[in-house]
Amino acid sequence: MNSADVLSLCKRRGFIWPAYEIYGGIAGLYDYGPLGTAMKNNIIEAWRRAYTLGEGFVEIDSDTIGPEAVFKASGHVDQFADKLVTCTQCKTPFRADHLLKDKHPNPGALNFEELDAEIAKHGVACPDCEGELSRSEEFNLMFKTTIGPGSAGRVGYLRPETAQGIFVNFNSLLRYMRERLPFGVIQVGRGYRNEISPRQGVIRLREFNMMEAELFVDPNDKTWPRFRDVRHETLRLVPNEPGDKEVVMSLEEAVEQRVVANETLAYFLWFTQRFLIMVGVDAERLRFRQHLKNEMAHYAADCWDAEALLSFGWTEIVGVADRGCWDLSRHIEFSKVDMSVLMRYDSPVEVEREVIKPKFNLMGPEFKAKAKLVGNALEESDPKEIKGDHIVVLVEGSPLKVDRKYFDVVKVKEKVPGERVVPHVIEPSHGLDRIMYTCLEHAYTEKQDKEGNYIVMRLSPISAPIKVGVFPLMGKEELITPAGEIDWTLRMNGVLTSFDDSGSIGRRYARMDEIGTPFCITVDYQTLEDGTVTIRERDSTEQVRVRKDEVVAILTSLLCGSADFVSLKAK
RNA sequence: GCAGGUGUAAUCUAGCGGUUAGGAUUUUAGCCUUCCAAGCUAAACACCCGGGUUCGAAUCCCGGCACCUGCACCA
Repeated sequence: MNSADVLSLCKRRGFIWPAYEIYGGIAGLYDYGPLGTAMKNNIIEAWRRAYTLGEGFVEIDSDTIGPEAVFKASGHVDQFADKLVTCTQCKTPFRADHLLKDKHPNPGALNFEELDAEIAKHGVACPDCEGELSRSEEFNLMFKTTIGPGSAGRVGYLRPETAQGIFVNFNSLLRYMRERLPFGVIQVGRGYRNEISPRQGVIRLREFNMMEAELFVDPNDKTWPRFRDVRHETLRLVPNEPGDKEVVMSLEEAVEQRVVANETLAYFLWFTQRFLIMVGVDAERLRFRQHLKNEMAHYAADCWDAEALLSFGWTEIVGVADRGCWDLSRHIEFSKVDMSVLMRYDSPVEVEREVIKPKFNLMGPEFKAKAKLVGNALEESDPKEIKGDHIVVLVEGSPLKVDRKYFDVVKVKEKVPGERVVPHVIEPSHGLDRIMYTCLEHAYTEKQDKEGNYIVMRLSPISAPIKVGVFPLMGKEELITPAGEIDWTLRMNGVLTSFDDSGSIGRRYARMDEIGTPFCITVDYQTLEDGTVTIRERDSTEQVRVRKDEVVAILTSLLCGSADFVSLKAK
C-alpha cells in the first residue's frame, strides 16, 4: 500500500480530490467530496464533543482574514517577510539583506530590484560554495491582501492559524467565562499558508482545516484536576534528547521525571491520544515527539507533536504546545490593551506599607504651577528611594530634587484581592486534513481475491461517512419495499445509510467495504416469514440475525460503541 | 524553488508519426440471480493545456500546468 493507492481510492469514491481539476489543478489545494465532507464533519463533531461536553471548553468562530497589526503582534509578519536568494550551485537559501550587511548601510530597506543590483555590483556570491546567486524573491508564507478598496485599503492577511482569533478575543471571552481561570476555547476553521512546495497529497496544503484548542491557565498553577483520573494511562514518547529514543511511560511518571513539563500538558497529550484513536488512528502507529529547541515555533515554550506513521514516514498530525504567555503578552504590547487576569486570593490580603504623602500646602508656594505634578510624582515613588534629606523624582522627564520637608512618610493599610497574571496557554492544535488522511491510510487494507485487490477501509464507526448499507437480497419488489422501510427508519433516527438494490449482493458489500461502511443490513426471504434481517459486520464479514424492529436500537449502540458485534453474535 | 521522471475515460492500462485510439475495472439500463466484486445484452466516458515541426501528432520538439522521486523549505 502506498499513498497513491489511498489517494486514488479517495478520488474514485468521492472522499478527496484535487481542486480546480478542469483548469489543470493547483498544487496544495484539494476539495472534499461527499464522503470526505461527511467524514470530516464526523471527526469535527467527535472532537467538538470531547472538548465542549467532556472538558467544558467553549467554541467560537472568528474571521479568517485579519489586519496586519494582528500578525505583527503574533510574529507571523516578521517571520516570513524575508527576501531570499538561492545559490544556483548548492541550492542553499540566504537572506539577501544579510549578505549585504557589510556592503550597504541599510540593506533591510532595499526592494528586490535594488537587492539584485547591489548583489551584482558587489559581486556577492554564495558564502558556502562561491556559486552564483539567484534573483531575490519574497518568502512569506502568509497570503497577503487588501481590506477595503484601492489604495485606501489596509493591508491584511489570511490567517496562518486559527489561534490568533481566540487571543484577540481574549477579554470578551474572559468576561464570558466570568473572569476565572482556567478556561478553554476551541475553534474549527481554515488556515492558509502559501507553501513553497506542497507535496504528499493532503499532508501539506495551502488551504487547510484546523481544529485548535486554547486553554488559558494560571502560570503559577499548571496542575489539572482530572490528571489524577488518568495518571496511570500511558503515552509513547520521544523526548528531545540525543538518540531519538522512544519511551513508554505513564502520565504520572512523565510529569514526575520532568519529561513532560506539567500536568496540564501531559493531560492533553493523553486527551489528544484518546481522541485520535477514537476517530481511527492506529494506536500502534502513533507517538508523541518533543520538539527540539531549535525546531520550536517562535511562540512555544515546549511542544510535543502527535506523529502518525504514514507511507511518508512519521508525520505531525497534532501539535500540543505550551505557548507560555507569548501571544497575550504580544497582543498587550501591540494593542495597549490589558489582558491580565486577577487571580483572587481566598480572602483579600491586608498589607501594610509605607507611602510618601506630599505636603501640598508647603509645595504650592515653592513649586507653583508644577506643585500638582511634583506631588503626583512623590506619591508614586517608593520611600526606599529617599536619600537622607531629599528624594529625586522625575517630573516631566527630568529629575528633580525634592527636600524632605515637603513630604511625610506614612504607613497605610490596603487590601490586595489577588495577583494579576497574564495567563499561559496550552494549545492542542490539530491538522484536520492530516488526521483525516491518517484515518484513511490506517484504515486501508487490501487482500487478493479472484478479481484482484479487494479493498476494505476499516474506518472507525465514528468517522465512517456512511454508517449502514441497506439492501434487499435481490432486486425484487417484495424485498425492496421492506428494505426501503428499514432504510427510512434508520435515516429518520439520524443514521446515515446507503440503500442499494443493484447487481449482486457481493458487489454491494464490496462497495460498502471500500468506503468503510461498518455495517450492512440485508432483507431476505426469511424476513418475509419471521421479520428478521441480517446485520453484517464489515471487518469480520460475519452476520447476525435480528428482529427488524430492533434494528435501530442495536445499530445505534453498535455505532456508538456501547455494544459490540462479537457479544451480539454470541447472544 | 532546483534536478530527474511521468501525464491516454472515474480507475488501471495498450498504442510510440497515418488506428473508427484497444482492453480491463467502473458506471447506467435490462435480463438472470436465495448472502460476499458471478453471468449475459446494450450503453456512457479519454489522448493535461498552449504553441511548433510535418501532407499528417496521443506519439517528435518547445513552453505552461499537475503528479511522483530527490534536494531545499515546512515559523
